[in-house]
Amino acid sequence: MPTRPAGHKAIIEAARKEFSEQGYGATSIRDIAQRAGVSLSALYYYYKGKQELLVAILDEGLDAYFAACDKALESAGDDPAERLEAIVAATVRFRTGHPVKSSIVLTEGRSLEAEHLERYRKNEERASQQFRDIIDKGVEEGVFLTPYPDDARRAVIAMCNAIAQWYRPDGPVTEDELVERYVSLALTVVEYRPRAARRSLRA
Amino acid sequence: MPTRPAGHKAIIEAARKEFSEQGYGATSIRDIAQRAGVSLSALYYYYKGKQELLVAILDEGLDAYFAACDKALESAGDDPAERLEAIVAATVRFRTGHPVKSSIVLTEGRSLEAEHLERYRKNEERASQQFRDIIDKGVEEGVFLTPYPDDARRAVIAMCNAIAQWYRPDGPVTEDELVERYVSLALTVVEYRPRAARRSLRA
Amino acid sequence: MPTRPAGHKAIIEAARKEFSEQGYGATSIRDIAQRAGVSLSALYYYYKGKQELLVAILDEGLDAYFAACDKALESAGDDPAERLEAIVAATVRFRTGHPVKSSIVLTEGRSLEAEHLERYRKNEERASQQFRDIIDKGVEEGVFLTPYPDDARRAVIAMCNAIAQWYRPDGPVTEDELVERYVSLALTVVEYRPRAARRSLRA
Amino acid sequence: MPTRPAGHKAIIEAARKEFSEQGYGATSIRDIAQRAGVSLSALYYYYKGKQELLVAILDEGLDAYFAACDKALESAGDDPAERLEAIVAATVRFRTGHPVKSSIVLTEGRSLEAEHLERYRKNEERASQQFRDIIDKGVEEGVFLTPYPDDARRAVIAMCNAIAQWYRPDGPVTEDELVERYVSLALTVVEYRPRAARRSLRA
DNA sequence: AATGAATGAGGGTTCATTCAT
DNA sequence: AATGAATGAACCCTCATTCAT
Repeated sequence: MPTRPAGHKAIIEAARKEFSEQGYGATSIRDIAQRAGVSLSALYYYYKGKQELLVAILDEGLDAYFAACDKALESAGDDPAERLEAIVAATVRFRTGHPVKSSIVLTEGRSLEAEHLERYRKNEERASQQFRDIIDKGVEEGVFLTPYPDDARRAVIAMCNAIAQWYRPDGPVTEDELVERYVSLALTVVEYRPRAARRSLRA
Repeated sequence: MPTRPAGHKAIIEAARKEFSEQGYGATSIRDIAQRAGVSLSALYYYYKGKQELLVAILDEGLDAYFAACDKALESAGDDPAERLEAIVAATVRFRTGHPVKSSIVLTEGRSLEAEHLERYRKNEERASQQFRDIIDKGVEEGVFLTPYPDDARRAVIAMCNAIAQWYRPDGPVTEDELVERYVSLALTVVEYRPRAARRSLRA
Repeated sequence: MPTRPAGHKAIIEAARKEFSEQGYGATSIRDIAQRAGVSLSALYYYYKGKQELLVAILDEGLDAYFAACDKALESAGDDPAERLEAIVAATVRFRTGHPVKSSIVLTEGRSLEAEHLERYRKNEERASQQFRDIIDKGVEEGVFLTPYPDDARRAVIAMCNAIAQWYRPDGPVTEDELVERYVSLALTVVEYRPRAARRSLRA
Repeated sequence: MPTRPAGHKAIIEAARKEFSEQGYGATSIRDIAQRAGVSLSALYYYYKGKQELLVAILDEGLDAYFAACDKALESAGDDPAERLEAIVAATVRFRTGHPVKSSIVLTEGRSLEAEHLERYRKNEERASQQFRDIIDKGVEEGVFLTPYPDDARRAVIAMCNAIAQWYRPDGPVTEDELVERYVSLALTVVEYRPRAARRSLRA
């Protein structure tokens, strides 16, 4: 149930691409209108201004990512390893599948004016928090042996996020293969040791 | 022994901070002049324009990082683990010690105009290459067990680079401690197994 | 039936006067906007820039002159003397009636950037060519006795063009009188001898 | 006995070329310094500014032309035809031999600021006056039959001046030939009829 | 619902010029 | 005699935005 009239999609899409390619500061609102194939006035008819476009794009970008994470975590059980796998997989798929959304969300937060900044940073924080919850629980339960949970978390997030910068769909690695690798890397980073394995080691 | 007359340092320094805080596109050359405490004309007396400032800053940023890496690798031996430790330590220390230089080098390459872009991207690539050489050698020698050397490399680089975004010198972790953790993380990511350890396992 | 919205005329008119009085290089686009009574932005809304204004003015100036010549030559017959009279009269009237247009067309061609220069010079050449055709035909037919048709042509053009520099409508000579004099001068320069006269001389 | 130190010549020469090629308004003082191969400061050491350069160049240009005319008229007798021949020849030679000086003198008077303008225009007038004196005397003596001495004078001057715009030393016509043609054209324009010829006609 | 016209502020850059040395 | 450094004003132009229609 979109609250906005038609024409919106094209404008947002164009703005996203421009912001992503040139950065918010270097993008002119005329570039966006032209790319969207609408008049400058039409753009202002739909949106209050450049900043509102950015807010809309950033919010939507975060929401989409959270939705993807939520969905993945829903089907996962309680097991920290399973949950970490789920969120890493969701993140990797989001980075490869939505590189433009990803790059904006990851770089243009700083272009927000004071009015929107705080709320956005707090919302953004939820992403980090999800990883934190999972990893901390794994450490608590003794399945993640990393001695530095905070740094492990940052490392996992950073490596997943970086995908948006280099991944090309026509590259040598399939998306599924990439997911598998990053899940494996993430488990390595947190030094995952399944209970069964540990028991067997003890034996 | 400055090759340029006085005033230069202040200008570059101011430009670095502005570019880092607002991004190249959103930074006005007047902002830079004001922050440097020089007149607009003085800035143009020393630099041909905004783009030349960016080029100078990016080049210097890369050079400084390469110098740090080179120095660290010189004192390291041939052992891939030792070399990986050295370059990760150098990178972490560069990110914590030069967060402004780091953030510009890591984000403003895209603001280069075509004229400078290619050369810069090629130069930038050398950083990646150094990691690649070390990790590939470790894999070859059988001390890095990671099945995905390329992704491990990207992960290590990404996690080190991300430090520039969140590290604060007055935070809870000392620089030395951080270096230790990231070296450890990096070795984990490449799945380092020292020969001695492996031999003992086989026994 | 103006193809451009209102405001255009005033801008072009103002630009013409400024270019004519100060020269293109010395004219600031603010001078033009102010003289036209529009804002600087309005000017840029209608024209892409200073150079485009010049191009528009030069093109229009040449076109207007050619139109005047064409009209004059249409009503003239085939006789070279009659045609020379027609084009000289048209030129004189254009120089006295449109001194501003004339002075720009005669002096600011050099201010065109490479992109427009060649086309303009070629177009400009048509004026010279019209005189050449007429004079050469007169020489061929034996009614113009000048031994130097090229120099005679240049002389006629130069003397007509110069009118733009000194003629003042409130001067001692009426436009019609001036036309008569320059037509007479031109015929003198080409050493016009009507066939009838020559026959009688021969007799 | 030059009153100015060395280095002057190069600066003036450079300024002349730049003014001639781009016009005073479009020429930057840096262009001049660069072309002269001197520093910007050196230029200001010798000249008070851009306007002073123009004044010097215009004055020198007029003086040189007047000197050439004077020299030519000295060797001429009292006969108006002979004197017209002399001044036309001198003018043609000046236009072909000094195209840069000529073009500046002929076009950049308007770039003078009020302070210098009046004096210059008055000085410039002397050129016109010389032609006027000669032609009027010829008319008075009955050897120039033109009914429009003023227009004849303007025509002669205009056609001579125009040479600076199109003459190229490597063109098809030698300078001497050109002089001959323009002298002949000038005599035609004033409708010169030698007394002898008239007497013979009467006979 | 949609737009062409217009604007003031500010963009990067170049200007002619001055001054301490 | 000569210059490197520095400046304030002005340059052309683009910006995000508004408003009458």
